[in-house]
Amino acid sequence: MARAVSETHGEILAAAARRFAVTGYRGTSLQDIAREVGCSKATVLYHFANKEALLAELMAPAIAVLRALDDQLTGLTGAAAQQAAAVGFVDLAVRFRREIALLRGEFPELLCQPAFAHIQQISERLRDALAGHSDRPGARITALVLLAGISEGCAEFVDVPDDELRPALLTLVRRALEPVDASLPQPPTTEDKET
Amino acid sequence: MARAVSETHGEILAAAARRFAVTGYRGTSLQDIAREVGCSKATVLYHFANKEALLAELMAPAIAVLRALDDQLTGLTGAAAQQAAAVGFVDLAVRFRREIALLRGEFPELLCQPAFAHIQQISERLRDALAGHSDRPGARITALVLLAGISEGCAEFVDVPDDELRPALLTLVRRALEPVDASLPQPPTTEDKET
DNA sequence: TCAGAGCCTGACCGATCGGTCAGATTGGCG
DNA sequence: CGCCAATCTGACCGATCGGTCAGGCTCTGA
Repeated sequence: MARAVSETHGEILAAAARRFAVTGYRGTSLQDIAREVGCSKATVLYHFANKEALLAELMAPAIAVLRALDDQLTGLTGAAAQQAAAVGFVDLAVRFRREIALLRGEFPELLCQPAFAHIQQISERLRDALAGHSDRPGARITALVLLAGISEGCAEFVDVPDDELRPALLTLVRRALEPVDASLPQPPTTEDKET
Repeated sequence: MARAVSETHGEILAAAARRFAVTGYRGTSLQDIAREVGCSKATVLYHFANKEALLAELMAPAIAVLRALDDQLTGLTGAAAQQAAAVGFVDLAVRFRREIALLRGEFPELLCQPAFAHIQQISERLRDALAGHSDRPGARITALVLLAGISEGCAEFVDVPDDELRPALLTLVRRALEPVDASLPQPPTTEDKET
């Protein structure tokens, strides 16, 4: 009955992604995942140290891109930071919306766990950049609503095709953001050209 | 030791609100609430039929206003619906941001519970109105991001004063929404006069 | 042939959850 | 006084959770 390790490992990962997407991380038990795979709960814990490690492996690609975006943002200020944050985050959300979706509303609690502690800081820097590093309350509120709204909305965007979702989100973000500096307006409607 | 019923009842309610705001609904046990009040878990369940009833009583005022907004929206179409939905929802979010905040990211799961089933439908109608009843994907995505973002952001708006939060949200929503009908643009920058 | 590594499992663990229940305590009232 | 209803509690319940463990199975290679 013993399958190749990579096979079962991958099956568990896929099953976990499916269940998390439906019932969330906390709402999905190891038993649920095992049932979906057709193995025992002990097998799940043979392939993954614990439940958190399972989530971490699922989120790893998205987190890597998030860190890259964070690096790319350091040093940028004002409108340049705002632009880069907007484009980068929309790209991230579109590419990894399935991964983001399976966290549903559990960001606040998950970010408190040690394994994801640094994500908290990254997301705060991202919000700051999206606000153009302005300390005006309106700018900070706008940035927060956009980040939270896009993150939470991902669950419902799963079936929207990329080339429809990306321009829609980019347009929304660009329109919502006030230019941080009137002498540096948004680049002239280049709707979609970036990495 | 027995206090007047209204007294303990209110203390439990207040303690629950405090705990829910910190650790969320699911992350707060009846034991936690009892500890905060200084009574036994059985006492909590003497005053409230179950945990869900506690939450329902906490959310009742907000839900009543939400239903009123829903009623007010029926019959309106296009830009009129969009305007009314925007102003109404921003008002709701500002007034009841503490109540909304204590749900954190648990909307999706709570809305599945029978006691809150109708909220699901109301929020869908609200989203539809905010999109100006348009079926353009962009409009629907924008409406969803705004609703989700403001709902989820409430937890962080708790300390922002009303007269700072409301205009900021109104400006954001008005700027983000595309006018559903070019011949009916947004009313000329009357930033803040409504019920 | 056989030892061992890799894979898998049922049984079990302690903790915690929401919820129940019989009974102790108390305060008001006839 | 005695009665009763309201209030409150400790002990307990069944269910579920994440996680552990000893051992069984199968395949491989010396």
